[in-house]
Amino acid sequence: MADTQTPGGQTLLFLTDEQLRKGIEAMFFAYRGFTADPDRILEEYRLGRAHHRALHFISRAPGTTVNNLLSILGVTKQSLNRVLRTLIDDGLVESRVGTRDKRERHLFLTDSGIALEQELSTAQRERMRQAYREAGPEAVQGFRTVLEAMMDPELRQHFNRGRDSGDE
Amino acid sequence: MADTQTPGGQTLLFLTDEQLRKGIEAMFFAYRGFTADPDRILEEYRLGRAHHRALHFISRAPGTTVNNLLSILGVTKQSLNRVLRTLIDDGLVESRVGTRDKRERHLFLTDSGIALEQELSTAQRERMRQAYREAGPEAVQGFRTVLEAMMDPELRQHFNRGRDSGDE
DNA sequence: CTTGGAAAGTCAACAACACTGACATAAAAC
DNA sequence: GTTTTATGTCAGTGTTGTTGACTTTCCAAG
Repeated sequence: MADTQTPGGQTLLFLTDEQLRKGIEAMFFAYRGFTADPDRILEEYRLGRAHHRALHFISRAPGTTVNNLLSILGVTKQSLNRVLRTLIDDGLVESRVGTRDKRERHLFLTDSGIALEQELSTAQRERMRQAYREAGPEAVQGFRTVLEAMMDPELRQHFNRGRDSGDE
Repeated sequence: MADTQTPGGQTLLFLTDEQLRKGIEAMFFAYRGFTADPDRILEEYRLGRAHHRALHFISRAPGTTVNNLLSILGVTKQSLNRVLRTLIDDGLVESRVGTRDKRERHLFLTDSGIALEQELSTAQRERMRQAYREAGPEAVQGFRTVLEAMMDPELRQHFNRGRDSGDE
């Protein structure tokens, strides 16, 4: 990777369009691999990727409100509602009316919801673990750093809110 | 990052579910950022992400056949056909009957196709460049390594076929 | 205490883009 | 000359996004 030090000590990167394009394609192909395993499982349950995302974030923050989920997922409430409706009808998610504010719905996974989320999550984690193993520890650190730098600032907040239990 | 050396010299990584889940979320949020800029541009042209992907790979390999594009993009011919027809009708892509094999159609960008692809590509490259700059050279290397390890083997072939002009 | 606006969620209709299945045409391969 | 391959098309379906219109609930200003 071409880089030099300026007199001031700052590292400059000279990136050709070709190198950047390669990174773009890597994102494209990798994302396909990233979603492939869960997609296969979801098919059996007649659910889609949107359901997976909802399950994931509800699992991570049980009791979260619809509104909070909306801002994380970045879709319209109508779109999310259809997804939640399916999950609730399928008995995977439970929606409890808020006690403090009755307009809010707090979302929880049911036992079967937890089971499915685990199944999906495990498949995806195994892919990730495999990739991490193959690439090595320094690569993993770089991977995470670049991904974070690629996020919109608002999404980065969401990302950093669900705090890491400190491995770095 | 926790890692140790085995007596044999192999590096082992001990990855918690939490660390892996964090990587999963990073992919999710980063991919959103990754597509955000092109999506905005595409909206003005009333095109979608599928059109962008087609433009990208035609630009990358001018004269490519429909079949080749199909295997890269991993969609059905019916799906790709709808996209290509729009692009051809909009005068962005030209389809030429093959000379050696007249069953094949070779795909090329028109001048306006090249212009749009450039516009999209530039926006996406700028995001990537920004992220690379922010993360630094070692991070970029790791980023690419992990992404490649995450791909399905078949897709990895496609990725490596469009060869890099040697920066590593 | 009432009223009016904001917030949360729901219902209906529509669009983009993926899918399957069936079929047509032309050219190449055997 | 039959089969296979490459491409295109038509019809139908599903997921996931969109907007617009609506109800219920909450809260705060009068």
